[in-house]
Amino acid sequence: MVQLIRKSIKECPECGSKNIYRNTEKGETTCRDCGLVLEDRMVDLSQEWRDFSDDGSESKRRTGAPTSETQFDQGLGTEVGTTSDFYKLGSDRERDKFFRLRKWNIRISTAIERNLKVALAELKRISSFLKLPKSVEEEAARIYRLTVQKGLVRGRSMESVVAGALYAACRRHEVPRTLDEMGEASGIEKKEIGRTYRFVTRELGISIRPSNPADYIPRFASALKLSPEIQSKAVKILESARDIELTSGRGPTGIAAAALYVASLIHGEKRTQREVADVAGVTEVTIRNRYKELIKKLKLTKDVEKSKRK
DNA sequence: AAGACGAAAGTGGTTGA
DNA sequence: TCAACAACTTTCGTCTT
Repeated sequence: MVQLIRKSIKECPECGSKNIYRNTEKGETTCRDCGLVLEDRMVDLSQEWRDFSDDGSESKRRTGAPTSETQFDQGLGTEVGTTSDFYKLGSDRERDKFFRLRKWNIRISTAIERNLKVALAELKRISSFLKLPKSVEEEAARIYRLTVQKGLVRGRSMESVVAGALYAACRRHEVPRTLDEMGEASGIEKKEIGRTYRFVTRELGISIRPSNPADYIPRFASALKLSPEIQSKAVKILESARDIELTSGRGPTGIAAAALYVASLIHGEKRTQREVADVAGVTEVTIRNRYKELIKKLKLTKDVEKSKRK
């Protein structure tokens, strides 16, 4: 079942170009000529069927029903009998126990439901603030539900767990947002989000590949109003950087920012380190360090020099 | 004056004994 | 559990355009 809820955009309102590029996985639509991000809330058409444990060591795998995870109850709640079952029981002791169990079960499940209701509302709020695709939102909801069911929320605020779940979902879907952005959207400190993110993913056995710097390029480039040529140049730079192991161990946003900075220099659409640093959420110093490594190891110095002289 | 550069000290997280 | 360590940040002074 495939359907688009939004009518598709035919041409760019900015430059009138018909050269529109859709990336359904990332929920991004960009204009190839001016780089404008046109519509980034498309429906993701692919179903997420993977389960959580890629390591296979622990049997934590469980797949959600193909219902919407953002509904607070999928009709899967438990119930301990009803009063009609009561009369089938013999002794007073059994009846006592029956009532106690029933009472507690209702109490617990309603508590969880209430919690989920509030949490999912918050999740939707943040998700729409960050313009995340529906698939990510659902993934985050699934993660949050698991977290609650395992009782891992104890000692943590609901909001931070929601933010952590969203962050994890973003990473899994390779639509990374920075911790800063997540912090701004949720009002939670980024180190708190990072903490819960690590905790939740570890406890749930969710394995997440280290994020690819290239995933950040379209968004950063668009924020800096850089042309698509620069984007692809930056991606090329990132690829060759990865080939010589320059990317491992470093913060992906820093590398992405530096690549973009270098690309902007070479193409004569210069942006200051400050500007690039701001949108990427790193400091100028980090950009400088990455930038130095890049031009040195990739022998781009002459390219940069050349375009400087122009 | 603004941007680029680099040194030095501090922070938070990872790793390995 | 603790200390060493790498990456990143903050701050600040200097150089370049």
